[in-house]
Amino acid sequence: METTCVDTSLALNVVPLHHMGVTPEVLVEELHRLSCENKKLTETLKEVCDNYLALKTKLSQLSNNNNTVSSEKEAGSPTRKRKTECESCMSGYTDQFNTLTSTYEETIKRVKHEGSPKVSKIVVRTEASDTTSLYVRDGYQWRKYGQKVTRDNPSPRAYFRCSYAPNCPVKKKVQRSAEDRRMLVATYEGEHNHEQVQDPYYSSSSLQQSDHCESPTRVDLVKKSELSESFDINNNNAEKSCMRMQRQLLAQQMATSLTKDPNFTAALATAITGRILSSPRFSQ
DNA sequence: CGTGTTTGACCAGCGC
DNA sequence: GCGCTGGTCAAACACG
Repeated sequence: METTCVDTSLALNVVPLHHMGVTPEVLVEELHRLSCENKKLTETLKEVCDNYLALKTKLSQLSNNNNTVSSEKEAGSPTRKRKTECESCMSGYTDQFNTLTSTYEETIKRVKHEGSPKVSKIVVRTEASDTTSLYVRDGYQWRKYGQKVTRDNPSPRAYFRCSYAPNCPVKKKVQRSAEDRRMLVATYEGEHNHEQVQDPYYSSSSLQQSDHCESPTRVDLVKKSELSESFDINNNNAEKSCMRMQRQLLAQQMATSLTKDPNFTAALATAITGRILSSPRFSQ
């Protein structure tokens, strides 16, 4: 894998901690805990990268052998062995995707368990040509109930309610970033009182996008990161959010690097398709 | 015809 | 009280 350099020097205008009522003792303890967590995540990422590199090498070797086997096939040789190894290779990619996905899902579950903020933000990068749409595919079903032009942003703000459960209190506001109109900023309020349900067009549309989008857009599925300036509003703990964002940046960097490889993209599409077909909504 | 979107009207909170 | 602003409502409309 090529060496990548992640810039973790986040230029944030951080509010002084003593203004937020955070004591140094609490901060040190939290930093220590996050440091340990960072180490574990780094090890996990390294492991995934190493596995990916090994699989990539193996795939390359298989590709080279393919020509040889094709020649043998023309001569009447069996192709069973090559087929099995290819399946094994694809299975490896699928496992890596599952690892990435489960890591993300576990993070979401952990955040919920530890007490998720009532208000959170995500940013989604859209295609360069798309600077008007206000729809964010995030896995939930939403019903739009209003749109408003705000004072500090020329782009209108759209208001959504979760429409899957009639009594679900979650609301979502979506607005283009004033600085970069390609970025959609979604603000979520409240917590869902039901399990996450896949928007039937969620994954499939992402796959369709991958046919004609640049690499950065392809990783939108795992790019549910918070805006750098939108640190945890409830906890007001800027340092904690900075470290979380650094990990997210690292994960994004890795995901972007992986998606540059057409073999990985193909395996990702296979894995996603498998997940869609095995989901309860498609089994019904 | 049912469902979702659009959009002008309305309401509440806030600062002056 | 008045004006500004963000959030919500609901009738009209579009679409499959």
